[in-house]
Amino acid sequence: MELTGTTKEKIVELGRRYAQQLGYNSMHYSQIADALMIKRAAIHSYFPGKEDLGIAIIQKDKSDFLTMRERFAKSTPTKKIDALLKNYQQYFADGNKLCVIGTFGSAYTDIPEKIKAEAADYLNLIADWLTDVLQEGLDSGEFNFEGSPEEMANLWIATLPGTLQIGRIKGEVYFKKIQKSLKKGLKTK
Amino acid sequence: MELTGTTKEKIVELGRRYAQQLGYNSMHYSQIADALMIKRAAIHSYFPGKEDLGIAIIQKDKSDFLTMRERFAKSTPTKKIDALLKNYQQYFADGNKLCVIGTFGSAYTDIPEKIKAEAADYLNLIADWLTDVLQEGLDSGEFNFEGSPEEMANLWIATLPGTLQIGRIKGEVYFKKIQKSLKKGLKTK
DNA sequence: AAATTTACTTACTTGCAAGTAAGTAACAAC
DNA sequence: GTTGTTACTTACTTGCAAGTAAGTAAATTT
Repeated sequence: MELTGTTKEKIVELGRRYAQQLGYNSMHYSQIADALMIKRAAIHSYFPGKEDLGIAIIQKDKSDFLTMRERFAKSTPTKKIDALLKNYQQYFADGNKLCVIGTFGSAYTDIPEKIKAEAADYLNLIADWLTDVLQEGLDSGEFNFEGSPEEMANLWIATLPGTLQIGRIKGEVYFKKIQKSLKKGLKTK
Repeated sequence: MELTGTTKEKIVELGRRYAQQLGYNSMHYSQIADALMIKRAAIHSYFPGKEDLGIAIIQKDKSDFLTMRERFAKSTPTKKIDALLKNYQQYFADGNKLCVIGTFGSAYTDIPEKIKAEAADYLNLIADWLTDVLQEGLDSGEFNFEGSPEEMANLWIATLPGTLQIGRIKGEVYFKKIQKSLKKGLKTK
């Protein structure tokens, strides 16, 4: 993936990458510093504590999500869902990453309150969007599943991070199978 | 929960508890030692390296799963599914734990190969069992979902760990909602 | 009752990661 | 041309967790 912009932006990008790959607590300033060929202390001057970086990572991911949301605002629900699934395929293919929500969900009992709040806020945003997309798909007739859009969105919100976790253990073929089944579940009647 | 048996058994039990709660890498010998009111070095005499304890944790969980499987061998598929879901409710209620598979899935990129193999083996066992249960439910007419038992099992295998991750962030009400939707999906026609 | 084993403890080393204080080189502003 | 600011580096402290070597006290075996 691209690694552009200011040093500060690169730090966030790499921090996110390592956090998704290794877990928030196993992501270290030294890894980021080495990758950028600068000294660890330089990162502390941008993000004094790891909590600051953690928050920046979530905010960056949220910002990327919002960009995606706008980009697909006028697309069909199917296209939106495909874009979402593609994101997850990329996480998986690009270093067995978890999604940011899954990353901080996994570490949730071991992170500062501020990060928890930031993650919760971000997750609500995604869940609301997904619910809207599913509703839209029902309205347009593209989807026709049992139950409400909220219920289906809830399931997806849990399943998506789960696919990455399980995909790590079971491998790519299995990962893709789950995604396929998941998508199939939008048209069951 | 109970904490009985030999010191070695208690170490595994507590290790599992802390690993599920905090993550494998944030589970420390010192926590276990303190809880048992012994010194950390004593744990090293039972489990020289953390890898040894990690493997023992998975094997214990697998053994508990096999016990459960036998206990419900002659129950209806619905009872089996309920038992499974109840396990997850307990994980959630008892300290926001992840399941053991989710725990090691989250830490997967950061653990020794031996632990990965052990986790993969255990996951296959669960997935096969779940597929059988779903097939059994279709045969008996208790369930009637779209797609094959394998497909449905794949979805469940991803969703179950996901519910715990997401439940941490969204809270118990949401966690229970997802479980409900999930179960509902077994009877859609 | 001597020898061995069990179940630990004491005391130590090593290594790593976070965090901080102080310094510097380059460039920009006035 | 001095003053300040930006973008770092050097060098340090602190704290924690893993791992190990050696010791000990009580129970068990012979």
